[in-house]
Amino acid sequence: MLSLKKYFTEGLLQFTILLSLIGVRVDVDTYLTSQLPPLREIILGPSSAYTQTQFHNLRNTLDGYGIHPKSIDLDNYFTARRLLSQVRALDRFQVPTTEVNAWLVHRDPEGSVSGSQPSSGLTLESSSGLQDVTGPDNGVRESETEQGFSEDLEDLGAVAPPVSGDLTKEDIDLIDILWRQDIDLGAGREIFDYSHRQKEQDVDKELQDGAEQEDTWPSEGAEALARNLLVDGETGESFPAQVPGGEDQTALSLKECLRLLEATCPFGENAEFPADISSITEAVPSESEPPGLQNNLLSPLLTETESPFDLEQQWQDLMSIMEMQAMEVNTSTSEILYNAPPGDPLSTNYSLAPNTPINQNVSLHQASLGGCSQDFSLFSPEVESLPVASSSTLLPLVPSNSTSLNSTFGSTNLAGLFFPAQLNSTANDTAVPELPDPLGGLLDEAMLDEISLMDLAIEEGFNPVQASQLEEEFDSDSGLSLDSSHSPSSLSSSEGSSSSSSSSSSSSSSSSTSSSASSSFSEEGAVGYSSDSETLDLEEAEGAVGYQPEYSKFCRMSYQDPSQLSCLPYLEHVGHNHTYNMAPSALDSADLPPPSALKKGSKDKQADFLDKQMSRDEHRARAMKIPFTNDKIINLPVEEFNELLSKYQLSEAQLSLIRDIRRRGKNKMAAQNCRKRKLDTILNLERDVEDLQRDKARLLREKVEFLRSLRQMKQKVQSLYQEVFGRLRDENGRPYSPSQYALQYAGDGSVLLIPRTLADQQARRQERKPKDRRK
DNA sequence: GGGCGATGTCATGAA
DNA sequence: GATTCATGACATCGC
Repeated sequence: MLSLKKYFTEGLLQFTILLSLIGVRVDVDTYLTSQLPPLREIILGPSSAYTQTQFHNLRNTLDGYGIHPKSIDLDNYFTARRLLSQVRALDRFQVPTTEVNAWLVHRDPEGSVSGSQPSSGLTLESSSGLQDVTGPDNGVRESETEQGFSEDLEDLGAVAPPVSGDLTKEDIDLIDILWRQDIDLGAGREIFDYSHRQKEQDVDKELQDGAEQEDTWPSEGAEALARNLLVDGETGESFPAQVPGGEDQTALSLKECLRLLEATCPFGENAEFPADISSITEAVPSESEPPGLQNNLLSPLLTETESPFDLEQQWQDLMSIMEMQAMEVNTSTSEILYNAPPGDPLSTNYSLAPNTPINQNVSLHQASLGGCSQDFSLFSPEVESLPVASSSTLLPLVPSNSTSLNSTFGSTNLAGLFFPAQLNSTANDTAVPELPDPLGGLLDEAMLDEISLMDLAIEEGFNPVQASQLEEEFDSDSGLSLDSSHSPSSLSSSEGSSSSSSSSSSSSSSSSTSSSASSSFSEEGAVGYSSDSETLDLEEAEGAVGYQPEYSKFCRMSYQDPSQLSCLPYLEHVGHNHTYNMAPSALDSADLPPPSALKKGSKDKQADFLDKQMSRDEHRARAMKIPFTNDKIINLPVEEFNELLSKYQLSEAQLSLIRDIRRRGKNKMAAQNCRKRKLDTILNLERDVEDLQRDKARLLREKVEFLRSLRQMKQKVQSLYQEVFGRLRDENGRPYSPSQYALQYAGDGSVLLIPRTLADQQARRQERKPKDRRK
């Protein structure tokens, strides 16, 4: 593993040198700075906290980035960098590119450049490893490197030979092909554009400064995204993006419902009139119209054979939709709306005059406005004057013996579905020439909303007050605020506040964690862990003890004077002095210095201070004359550790202490990692809970929206039923009484006019069937 | 003086 | 079997 890491490191360096030799601009600093985590992960392993990674090679700490490989802050650093890269990558395509690797793979057999250094060149294995580790996050940076390639690849034939003369023409062609393939795969030209890259770097700087990452989004790609524009990767053209789900789902669903409803309209495209059932309400005759109009009308149902419109099929579709909806929304809502007892004010309110303009749902209305003026021209004189010779034969009129009109009607009973029970119960049995208006009043939208929300409250413990707030929310902008950043915690304001506060706290804690990570990183990078062989040399030259507390212990997470932690806010809470069970002999050296010592020079003061910061193990090591630092004891790989021990003639007590120090030190770091993991797990769970709450609120909003659209569709179907029923005439040309007859959808697709008693019986039978099935 | 959070340490099991 | 890591439990500290 160690050799492999060295292999990677050396290979990368030589690869960089190679690139510089052939004229490719390689910004090593930028690459190392922004890609440090992946590089470190390549070299050191995936992570420090969540995997049992062997972080024992002190020499792999990449001087200058001296964060301790076992530091629990390493993950914060990695996470912060990764998230930053993801944020930066939001405005550009992220297509993993492979041309660099392919290029290397191709070059290797040639033995041109890397082949000349077979021991350190990037082989297929190393390149693949690089590809695996870099991943999409690094695609941008890779692309930057590719940009260097692309600048030269076009004219590699002229440039390459002098520099890398062993590249054959086939190689160059292959490189060119691979590069073009990458462009075709979506590696947009912007990532090859130097000015664009400059912008990205500027953005990176801004982001690294932590200045309003989301608000100040200066990149063009983000603006294009904001405008729902897609930029063609090759042509650079911007075109409107068809964002799936860009419109709110409710509108989409309403359109879908409209489409279904349009399919039920008896005016197909074969007819001359564009079908749009959604405009029923506007074509429905007003109350003043029916008498005169109906006298001139004959039922379209009576003209089955002659009618150019497949009315039965349309009715079948219509009824299938109604049945489907009745099944899907077989909830208390429909029961409340349609089967409420006569005294129920809700049911009395649920009645719609034919001339009631239904503008409750703006999206539905607007989505169905087209061609509405002609939709119901079926009832225009031209259409209604169609021959109706076979009307009587098509109407299987069953002798009316209806006595009970109060029964509930099945779902296939249109009258039962459309006409409130109150109407049915109070309707006069005597035939009324005019179709009584079953929709005695205007449907109160607010009341309906309240019904739905009360239903929600009943079903899911949804507070009606909060639900009304929720309703207002999506009423305000036709659902555009469904996924707004506004906290959907209308479930409970207190809950929402706590949620938001917890969210903010978690985010703040996470941000503070990341900031602490970065600060820790910088701090430790400045004065922190020293692990180089130079240190070893220094220590060995320093004397037998070889202790270097000046820089190795100054910023450790413990054993610090709280007064010295002011520069490290995230360590303010870490100021414990766990020397409580220290051996008295070891403590002697750590005791408070005599007052005279305070008058010594600053050097002595610092030494005293650092002496006090020593852990008990360090004191013990010092007392036992251990010739190397505790850091080495703890962090050296076992091989080097044993080698180090073998260099010295140590007593049994010293060896025992060293092994104890190593064990305790490793366990201490393990405990820190473990606690950090626990904390992260809790925070993640907290975030998950918040996400779930948001999802729940969103689903509830969608449900309310669906119920509303369903309600409107039923209203339209109701109007259609009235229109059709109102135009039915018996042999004498008189309209049928809705209290005595009802339209029923038969199994064979036909629509029958049957007495209500029969319809009631059939409805009861159909109600029993599902119950029997359940049994 | 007790509660509480942070930290170190030990014991134990797993890899 | 040695080593390392993860984790529960406990002790101790400072606030």
